[in-house]
Amino acid sequence: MRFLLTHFRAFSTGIATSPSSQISYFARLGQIENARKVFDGLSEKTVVSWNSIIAGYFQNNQPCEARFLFDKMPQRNIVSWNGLISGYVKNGMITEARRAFDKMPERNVISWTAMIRGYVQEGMMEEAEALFWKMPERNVVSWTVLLGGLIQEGRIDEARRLYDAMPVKDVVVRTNMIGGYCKEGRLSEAREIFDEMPHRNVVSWTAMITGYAQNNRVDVARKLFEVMPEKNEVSWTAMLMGYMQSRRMEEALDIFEAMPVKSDAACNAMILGFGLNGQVAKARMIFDTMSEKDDVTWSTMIKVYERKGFELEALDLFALMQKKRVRPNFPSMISILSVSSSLASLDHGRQVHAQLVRSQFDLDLYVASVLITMYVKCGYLVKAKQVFDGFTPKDIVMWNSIITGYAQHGLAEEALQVFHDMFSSGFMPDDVTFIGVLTACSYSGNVDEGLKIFELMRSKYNVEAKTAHYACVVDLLGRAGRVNEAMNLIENMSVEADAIVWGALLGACRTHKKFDLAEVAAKKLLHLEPENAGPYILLSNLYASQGRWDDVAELRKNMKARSVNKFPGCSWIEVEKRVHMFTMGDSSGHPEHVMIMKMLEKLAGLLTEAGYCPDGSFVLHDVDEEEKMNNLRYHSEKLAVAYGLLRVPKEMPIRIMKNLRVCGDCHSAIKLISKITGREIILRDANRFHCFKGGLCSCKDYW
DNA sequence: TCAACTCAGC
Repeated sequence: MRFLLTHFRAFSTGIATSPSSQISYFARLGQIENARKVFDGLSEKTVVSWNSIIAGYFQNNQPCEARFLFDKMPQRNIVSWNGLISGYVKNGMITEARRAFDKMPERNVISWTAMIRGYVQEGMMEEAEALFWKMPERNVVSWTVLLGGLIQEGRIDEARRLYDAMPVKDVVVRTNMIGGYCKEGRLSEAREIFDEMPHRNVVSWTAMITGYAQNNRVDVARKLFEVMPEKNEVSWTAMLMGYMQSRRMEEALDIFEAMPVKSDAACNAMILGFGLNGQVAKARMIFDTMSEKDDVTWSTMIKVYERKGFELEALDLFALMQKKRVRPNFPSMISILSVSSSLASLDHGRQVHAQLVRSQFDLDLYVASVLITMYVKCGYLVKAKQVFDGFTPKDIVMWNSIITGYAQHGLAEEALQVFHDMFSSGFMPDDVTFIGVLTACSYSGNVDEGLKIFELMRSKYNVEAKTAHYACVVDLLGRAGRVNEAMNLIENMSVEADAIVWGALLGACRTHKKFDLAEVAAKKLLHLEPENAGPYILLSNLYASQGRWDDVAELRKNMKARSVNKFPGCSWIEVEKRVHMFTMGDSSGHPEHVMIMKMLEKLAGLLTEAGYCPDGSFVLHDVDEEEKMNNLRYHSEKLAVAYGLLRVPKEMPIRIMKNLRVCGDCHSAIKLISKITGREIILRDANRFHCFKGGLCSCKDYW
C-alpha cells in the first residue's frame, strides 16, 4: 500500500512518466526496492529499462546485484556497457571497469571519458593521461575530466596549459578552472576567467564566492553573493561556511536565518561552528529546532559537548539518541570514548567498546589506541594491555598509549619493559614515547634511570629535547629533592622554558619547601600565563604557610584585577552508569545528601580513632583553624569516597576522579580509609593514578 | 527515457 502511494505520487507529479524514468527516479531517492518493483512489474522490459535498473543498483552501492542483472540482460547496447564502466567507477572498482572497457564490442567518446574519469578518481593520473591522448576523438567533457584530474593533483599550471589548448570551452570547464585557481589561493587568475566568461551559471558564481570565502576575503565573497542573479543551497552554504571560518558568528547566523532551505548539512555546520566557538547553548538551540535529525546531527552535537567539557551532557545525548532509535555512528562512539576517558567512566567506555566490536570498528588502528587510552584513564590497565596485546600490527601511537598508561599509574618497570619490547619489535621511539618513559621514571623516583634515558634520547635515538621533556626531567630531579640541579637544567636548556617547565619546578619547591626558588618560579609563571589560576594559588599557599598575609592579600587583589578565577576542585564517581559529581564543601545538590553527610561523620569518627590528624597547611585560605578543618572534611574527593562507600558493591574497587591534584590531607585520609574499611580505592587526579589499599598508596607517597 | 564534467559539507 505504501509503495502504491509513493508510486502514485511520483507518477502524478509528472516527475517520472516513462517506466525507465520512474526507475531512475526511485533509484535517485535511494529507494532501490521501489525501483526494482517497477522494473519487475514491467510486462515488456526494454534495453532502456534494464539499463536504468542496473544504473540504479550501482548508484545505491550494490555493484554485485548490478553485475548480476547485466549478465542476465537479453540484449545490450553501448549505453549498457558505458553504464557498467561508470557504475564500477562509482563504486571504486577500477580493475573491473577496465576489464569491461577492454571487453566491450565498440566504444564511443563516453566510454573513453568514463574510463579516464575512473583513473582520475583513483589518483592514477599516468593512466588517465595515456588514455586521453590515445582517444580517437575528444569532446569538451573529456578535456574537462583530465583537467579536473590535474587540478586535483595540484598541477594547476599544467591544467592551465591544457585549458588554453582546448578547442572549445564551455561554462563547466571555465568553472573548473576557476575552482582550481581558488583552491591554490590564486584568486586574481580565477577572477580573470570569471570576468571573461560569456555565460555564467549558479555554479560559476558559487565557485568564485567559495574562493574568496576560503581565502580570508569573506567580504568580497559577500559582495558577489549579493549580486549573483540566482542562488541555490550550495551558494548559501558556501557563504555560511565563509563567515564560520572567519569566526564571524553573528553574520553566519544572519545568513543561516535567511536561508530559504536549511539543509541538514548547513544545520550541522552551524551546530559545530557555534559549539566549537564556545556558544554551546546556541548550538543546542539549532539542534533542538531541527525536525529530522540524522546520525550526523546527533554525533555533531555530542562532539560539541565532548570538546567543550560538557561530558555529562554528551552522555545524556548519546543515550537519548539511542532511545530515539538512531544507531550510534563511528564519530559518536569516538566522542563517547573520549568522554569516558575524561570522566573515567568505565561502564560507558565498555558499552561503546562492545558496540565497536559489533560493528567491527574495533579492527581499526586508531580505534585501538583510543580504547587503550580509555581503559588507562579508567584505571583498568589489565584491559588496556589486553587490547594492546590483541592488536597486530601495532603502530607507534599504540605503543605510546600503553607506555604513557603505565607511566601515569607509576608503574615504571612495566613502562620500561614495554619500551624495550617496542624497540626489539623494530619501532623507533619518538618524542611522545620519551615523555611517557621519563614520566614513568619521575613518578617512581627512578632518578638515575631517568637521567640516563634523557641522555640516550638525544645521543642514541636522535630525538631532540622539547620543553615537555625538560619538564619531565625537572620534575624527576625536583621530586627527589634535587631542586638546585633542576634549576641548573632550566638555565642551560636548549629551548626557552615554558609554563610547564616552571610549573614542574614550582611543584617541587612546594613539596621540599624551597621558598626562594618557589617565588622565582611562581613569578615566571604569572608572567607566562597571567590567566592561569594555578601559580596564584601556589604562591598564595606559600605566603600563607609563612604567615605572610599581606602578600596573600596583595596577590588576591591582583587576581581579582585580572579576573582570574580559581578553577573549583571537583571530584566524581560513576555508580551504575550514572556519574555523580561533587564540588568542594557541598553535596547538598545530591539526592542522597543526608546519607553522604552521615557517612562523612562516621568516617571522621573512625579516622580520629585511628589517629588521623588533619593537616591544615593544605588549605590556602586565611581562615581560622576550625573552618580549615571543615573545609578539609568536605573536600570533593572525600565526598566522592563517602558516596562510593555507600553505593559501590563491597567486592569492587571504588574509582574516583578529580580534576585537580589530590590534596595532601585527603591523600593521607584516603589511605587510612582504605585500611579501616578494607576497600580498594582508585583515585585518578589531574596528574596520575593513586591506588589505595590496606592503608598504602601505589604512589608510595611520592607524588 | 539509460551512459562521461564544474560549486559546499558530510
